[in-house]
Amino acid sequence: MTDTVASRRHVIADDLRSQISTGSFKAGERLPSEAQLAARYGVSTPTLRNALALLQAEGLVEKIHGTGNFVRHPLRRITYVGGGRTPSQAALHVSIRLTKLRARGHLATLLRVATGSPLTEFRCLSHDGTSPHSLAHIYVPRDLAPDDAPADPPWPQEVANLLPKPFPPLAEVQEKVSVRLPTPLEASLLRISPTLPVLAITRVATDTTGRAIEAALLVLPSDRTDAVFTTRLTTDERSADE
Amino acid sequence: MTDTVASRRHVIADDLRSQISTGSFKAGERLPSEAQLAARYGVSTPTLRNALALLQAEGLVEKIHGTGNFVRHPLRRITYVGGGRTPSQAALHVSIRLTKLRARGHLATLLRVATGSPLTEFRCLSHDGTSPHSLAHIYVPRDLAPDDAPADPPWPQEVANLLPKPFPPLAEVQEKVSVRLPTPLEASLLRISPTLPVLAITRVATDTTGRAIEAALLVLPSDRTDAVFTTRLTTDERSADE
DNA sequence: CAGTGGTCTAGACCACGAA
DNA sequence: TCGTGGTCTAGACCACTGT
Repeated sequence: MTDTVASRRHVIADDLRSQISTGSFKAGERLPSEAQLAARYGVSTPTLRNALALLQAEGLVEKIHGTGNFVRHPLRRITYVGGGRTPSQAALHVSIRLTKLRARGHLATLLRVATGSPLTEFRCLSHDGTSPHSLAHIYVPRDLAPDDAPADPPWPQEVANLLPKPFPPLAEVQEKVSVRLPTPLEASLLRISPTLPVLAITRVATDTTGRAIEAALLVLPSDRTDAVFTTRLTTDERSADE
Repeated sequence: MTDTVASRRHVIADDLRSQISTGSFKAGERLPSEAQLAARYGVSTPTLRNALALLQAEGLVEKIHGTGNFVRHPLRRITYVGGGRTPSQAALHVSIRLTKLRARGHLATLLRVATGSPLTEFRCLSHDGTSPHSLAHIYVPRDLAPDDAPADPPWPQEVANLLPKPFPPLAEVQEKVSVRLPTPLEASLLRISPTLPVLAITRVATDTTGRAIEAALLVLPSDRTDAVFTTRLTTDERSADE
């Protein structure tokens, strides 16, 4: 009752999908060329490409121009843990670029500082093995950030907590999650299709004095990412329920 | 340096996009038929349809089979507030369907109850004006849920807190956020394109005794939804940093 | 019924990647 | 260079919606 006559591209996509899941096509392997597949299924190339586009949207297939269509490795999902703490993804290689700039517009609003305030930007690109897995732009008020470029090797993605040691401790982390298409730059850095949406997380960390310590703009591929947030309600909040 | 020669569909999409934003095409209006647009831009119909597909992916245009392409109303974004409390979207009409069932598989795991335990399911479809805006399946252990069907009119989407009045208070809410394509059922209930991804939030609420009170599977259209999570760190957690 | 979008074809030509 | 995917065409036919 649900589907009547599935269109050809769906039939083909279903067939390819099952061949992938049964192992006829293995992870990392190249599929036959689109022309060959079109001939095999007796359809025109646009139709076959439509079928592949379905699989691509599901994250099962990766197209590489001039080279072929590849079965993607079963996606190792990354769990982003909210609340500031917990890198949780220990085994990620992170490359960092440090830039000094001044607060403007949206950024100044997020950090609640005056326009023109000095900031330090960390652009962090984390890799899981060979493939990139997340992109983060982290902004910290200049006086809280170390002046020297940080050591490159093992840096947790959650930076802010480590920086301000003798400062007032972290009190609150607010994270806004939304979904959008990646910018062309983001798509190329993360090596994802520009049509695959990303999880965009805007994170603002505040210390006990109410000062914003960090603003982070995180971009995570939506097909490989879960985000988990745990809220523990205090006794005060609970009694306020009545 | 970024884009060399944008493909025709992008040029067309850009043109239509600007015509929409400048008001040449107004919200809710029907666009000229695809054949007319194709003639106007001097391209074939598949090319023009590709351009429209771009706008559709951005949520700017809605296609209705046999009727036309329509400019979507500027999307009123819904903010989902994590942490259990705060309906926050007061002015939503919610229709609820109540079902009794028994825990199985994943659901039993989430609620940490034995397979076969009696549960009550609330299927909540919330509307914002005419258009549906969220779908929720909420599962509550049968002994915590009222036996009679709840009054239909104003029901906050966050149900669990209201149900168990004399029970141990809520202590912790854990929410897992992921992005996926909607099932055909979800797409039709939410009246969104099956190609537009949804935010899927799995929420488990636990009371002070550690018992799981509620498991909720929420589905929200990704182009109209932000989710905000605020984590307040307790003194204990802060001192554990050192 | 007429008009709309949905699917598909059989080819052409372009752009990219590897040898 | 050659094989790959990327874009586009001009038209056919089907499926849905409203009159």
